[in-house]
Amino acid sequence: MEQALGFKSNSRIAEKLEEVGFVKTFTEEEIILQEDCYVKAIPIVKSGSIKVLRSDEDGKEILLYYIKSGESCIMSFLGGLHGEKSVVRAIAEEDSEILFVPLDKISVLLKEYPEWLDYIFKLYHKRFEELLDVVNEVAFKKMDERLLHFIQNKCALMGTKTLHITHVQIANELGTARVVVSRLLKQMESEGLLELHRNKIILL
Amino acid sequence: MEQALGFKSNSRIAEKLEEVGFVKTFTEEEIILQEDCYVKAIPIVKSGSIKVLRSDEDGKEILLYYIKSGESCIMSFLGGLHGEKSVVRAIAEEDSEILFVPLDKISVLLKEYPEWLDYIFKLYHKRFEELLDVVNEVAFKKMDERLLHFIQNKCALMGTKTLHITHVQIANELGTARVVVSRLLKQMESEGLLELHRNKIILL
DNA sequence: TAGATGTTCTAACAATTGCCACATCTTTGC
DNA sequence: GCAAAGATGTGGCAATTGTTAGAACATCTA
Repeated sequence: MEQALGFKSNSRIAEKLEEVGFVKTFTEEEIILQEDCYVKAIPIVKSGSIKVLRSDEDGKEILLYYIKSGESCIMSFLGGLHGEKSVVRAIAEEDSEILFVPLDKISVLLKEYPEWLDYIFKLYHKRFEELLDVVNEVAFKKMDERLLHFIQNKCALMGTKTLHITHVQIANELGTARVVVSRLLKQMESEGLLELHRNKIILL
Repeated sequence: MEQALGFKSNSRIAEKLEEVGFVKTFTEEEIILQEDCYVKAIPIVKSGSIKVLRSDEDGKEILLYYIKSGESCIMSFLGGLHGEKSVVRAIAEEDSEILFVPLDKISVLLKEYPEWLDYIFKLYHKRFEELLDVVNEVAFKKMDERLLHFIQNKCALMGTKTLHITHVQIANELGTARVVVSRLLKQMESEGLLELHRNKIILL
């Protein structure tokens, strides 16, 4: 668990967090954090993984990044500290256990365990770089490349070559239309990059 | 200066920063931080403003955000702390004075003045939200809207309705081609949104 | 079994954007 | 003043993506 939370040196922080927080479980695709909600507790992923999405006014969405086991949603961290609303949506990518640590406990713990700060800084930086990659992709890459990266990425996250996902779901996370995804997937299949089945894609 | 650096409560930090750092001046369009460079000092803008850009492998660029007077380049902050290379480019938007604080001094100061942490957290969060706005724009908005926002934004930053800028420069910061910018600008002029002159755009 | 729903495939079309070529005009350097 | 370089305006064309519509098929449920 210390490992999982990124506290290699000091497991007391992890214990303390478990003490003051509470654990909730979520099933796949369950919404963890809705947009425009006030954040009252910081989520830390104990097991499973979370996807974080940003959505437009007209309902279009785009995947920003995944939060893996042992990581925290850094957006809610800082947003929460300043009493702001969430500007992103968080959804369980798989069945997951989340440890929620109430905001008021956070600042106390931060003073008590300064080592935690380094962990937070590292995580923040990681998210920043991931966000920059997203900017790069949407700004400069074409949809076929983005689609392939998306599939490879998700496969890597899940540790498998077989994804159980529909074209609609993919389209939503890439912020495009379903037909576009189908069209490009078919093309990629003919190029021998993957295999298409109903609700299933196999990366070759 | 205390105000400018965001230390409303404690001007001693600002003094200390001035003490351990060194000031350099940059002229408009001068490069402050190149991509792939190791960061050895944290830049804090004393006067003027900086633009931060992200570039693609094939030389295309896109504007991420501006760093205004009193703010710091938060990317270099965390990148620097962990000895990483810069993943962005920073260029002086106007003639600017920058205070550079060596990295090794930073962590000492951070322990000495914990109030500084709040300033850094706030700034980090602000950048995060700005980056999310960029994602929104490139992912969901069309070029005409992005172009208009770009001009309005730059006008607001500079506190003027008249921009001295060429179409090529705009195209570079939006990550598109010059003809596209010219075409859309002409269209916007005919709609009465702005006035076009050589090297000059007047927002109406 | 019939109907409802969801998934995928396909075709055709429109809108946006990127790209190339070229004309025109201004500024700069010599 | 003249040539070169830079800035802007235009027209046309191609690639990509978005949109719409319909058909085929699978799955689920009443």
